Amino acid sequence: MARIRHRSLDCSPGCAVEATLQLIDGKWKGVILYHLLAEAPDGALRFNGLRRRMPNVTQRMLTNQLRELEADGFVHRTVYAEVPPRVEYRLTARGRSLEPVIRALKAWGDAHAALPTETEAA
Amino acid sequence: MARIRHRSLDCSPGCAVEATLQLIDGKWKGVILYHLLAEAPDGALRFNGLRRRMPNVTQRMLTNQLRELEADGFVHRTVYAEVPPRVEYRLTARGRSLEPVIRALKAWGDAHAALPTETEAA
DNA sequence: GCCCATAGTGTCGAAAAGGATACCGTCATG
DNA sequence: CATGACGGTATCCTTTTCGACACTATGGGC
Repeated sequence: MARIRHRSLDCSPGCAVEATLQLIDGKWKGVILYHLLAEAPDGALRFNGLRRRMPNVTQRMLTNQLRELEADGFVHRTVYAEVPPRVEYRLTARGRSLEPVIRALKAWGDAHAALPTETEAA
Repeated sequence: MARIRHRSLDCSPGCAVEATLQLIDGKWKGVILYHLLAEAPDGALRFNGLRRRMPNVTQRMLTNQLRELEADGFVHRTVYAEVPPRVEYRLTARGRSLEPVIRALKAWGDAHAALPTETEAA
């Protein structure tokens, strides 16, 4: 926990690209952000709500990714001290600022499916 | 080499986001794409040209990332059978189609610098 | 009394990603 | 003759990442 990631932001202009990538990299962060951005009506999702939307993520990984997103200031975690524990995750302003990025990623993914197979060779 | 990456594209709608991320993930691919997109006047860069633009990438990694980008159909590799070997890398159509994504990543990185420090807490 | 849901944590181990370093062959230059 | 540029490979090793699995506490329902 509290990994170090993004340490050497000392590169040339392409750096900004890399920096952003390192922040949203991590196997599930993209999807988490996507769900928080697009699927929640009021912008909040509970832990198991996210789990249901992403069945092949283990609990540990989901916690992990959420903690990193929180550490990076993208999501805010609200704990309600209730008896069946309730925890809500919602995007911060910084998190919402990623919307164009996520949209671009999703748009590209939708358009250019999975493989470069034969269509558009060069 | 010839890693497997992107194997389980079986997820919910957020999948497209993840799929795209997995393709451009890899520590240096973002920067490579950025340089190929933005810095080359005629859209072509040679191996050592890229190396000069990214001094802290080892030869092995640069080769590696370029090979993956090639395998994923983003860049095209042209070898000129000359005596000082000459190899040019340029984007394919598929590669250029990533432009909005790279631009979004760069724009975000430029705007939201590195850290969530104190500005914009929530 | 037992199981379920909630929201996690802890430990372990495999696999992948990444870095360091050394080496290759050819030709031109000094 | 040695050195450098070119575009890589090969080998080794360390770090990081990810997944499986077990475990926690509380209270409600059956």
